[in-house]
Amino acid sequence: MLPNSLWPMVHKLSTRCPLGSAEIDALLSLPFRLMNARRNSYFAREGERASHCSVLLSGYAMSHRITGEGARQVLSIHFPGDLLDFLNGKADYATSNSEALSSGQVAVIPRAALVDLALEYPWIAIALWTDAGANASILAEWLLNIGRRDARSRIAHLICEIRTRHRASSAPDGGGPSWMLTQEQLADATGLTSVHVNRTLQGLRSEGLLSRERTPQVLDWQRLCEVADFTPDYLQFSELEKPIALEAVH
Amino acid sequence: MLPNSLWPMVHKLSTRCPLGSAEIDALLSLPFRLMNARRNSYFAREGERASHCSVLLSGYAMSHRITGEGARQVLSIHFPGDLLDFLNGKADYATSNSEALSSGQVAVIPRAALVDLALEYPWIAIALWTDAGANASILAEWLLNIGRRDARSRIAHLICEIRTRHRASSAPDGGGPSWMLTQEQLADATGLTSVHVNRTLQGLRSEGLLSRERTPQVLDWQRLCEVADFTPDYLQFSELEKPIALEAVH
DNA sequence: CGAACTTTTGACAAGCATCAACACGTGTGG
DNA sequence: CCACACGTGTTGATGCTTGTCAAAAGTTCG
Repeated sequence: MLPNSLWPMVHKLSTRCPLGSAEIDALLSLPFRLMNARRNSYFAREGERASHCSVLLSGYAMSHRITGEGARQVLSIHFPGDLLDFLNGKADYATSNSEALSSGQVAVIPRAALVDLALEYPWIAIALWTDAGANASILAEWLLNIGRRDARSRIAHLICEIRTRHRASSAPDGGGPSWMLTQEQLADATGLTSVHVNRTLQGLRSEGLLSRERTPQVLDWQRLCEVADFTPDYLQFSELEKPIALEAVH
Repeated sequence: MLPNSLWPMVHKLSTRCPLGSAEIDALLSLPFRLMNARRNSYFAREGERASHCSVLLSGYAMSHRITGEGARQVLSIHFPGDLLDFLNGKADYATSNSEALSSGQVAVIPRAALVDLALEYPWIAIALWTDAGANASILAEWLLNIGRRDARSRIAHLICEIRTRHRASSAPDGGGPSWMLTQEQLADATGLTSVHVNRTLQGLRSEGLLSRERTPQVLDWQRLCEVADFTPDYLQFSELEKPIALEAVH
């Protein structure tokens, strides 16, 4: 198990650009330290020294930042295979917090080792660059979502994104359940309050879009997508992943 | 003039990671086509085929996206030296619009040429990766700003960011004036309406933070930063640029 | 079986949006 | 050189969306 732990990262990066077996072997032999995380434990804190890169191997995570007044904004949700520190650039200090949403595992890789690898295998560097662009594209969609859509659409949009990414994830259902956010986290991800999220969610349920369970199922995917103004292009899936994401089956 | 047109990009990338003269020469000899742009002209439109990378050489630009309901969200402001397509990842189609905020020039570079260069000079690839991370970090701060700060702080924050980036820009004052947004654009960048931006701006003026001119001057930088909850770390300036950004002189 | 989360509900307040009109400045063409 | 049109900034009246505060009900887990 240990030798192949990094496979989710390889899978992820090879959706960003095609990698040869040399690159894959090199990635898999990267030095790393395994960390088990419980829900709510932190992988990194804003301002902390960041000499490593973390790769999420299983479970879910999020990154967030806090304003001077103490309000929290969730910046991204992470699935298995994701690099957790894509916001840091070359900064020596983490610019956001990253926290586990469920129990799971991360591989902690020395940043220098990854840079060395990128220098030796330029395609890996390109893949990392491309991956950073894809992540930025998701951030941009979140910005559009929060800046210009109302509560109902915002929440529906996030639900659509999470469901789509969950289905396309390297570990279909192996990563965990498809509903991993509390209403408060949903609120912090959409720029709303948890009270308003609760009421809006009830609205979506009574429209028949979501089930009434505690962790709702999507009952009407197509209408939910319409409400959400959701088009998965910004997720920049490769051709292989796309059909899974686009099919309208519930 | 032609041979050195790409200098602003070189300047930018070498703040991302130190480049040797071989890399710099390679970058400067990249093939490109010069384009003059007038205010409000588009460099790229969402969904359009994107086989090139554009570098902003002078003037200002922004990128934005539109919801299905027609609402516009500004995603980023660009200064000379910025790569304009950082959101695209490997996608063949542009995921956002980019539009000139003032008259200016861009260099249009075939994407393939840039990738080839990155393959040949791995440090360039690293610089591009790092640059993408820094851009994502700015997007993340915008998300925090729009998601979790009120109108007054949001607007103040954007003003602080623009002023700081303007001062650190490769062409100090050569790029243009330090106030390049209409109130409507400011609104689309902060997730507000132009009416509310107008009123909030008047509030900031009557507090003595901004001058009453049509394109206001910052009168009290320090208090503006406090109101804005502004800390420039997320801009990920290199050490060279930092002092300019941090000094509290008006 | 109790403690700590999480979800739900209600009453109320506030921030921001909406709509519509008007003022101002700037550039353009007659 | 004046007139006009267009983009931008300003103002007012009004109302809806969302936030705030507080408490209760439900859930999970040790």
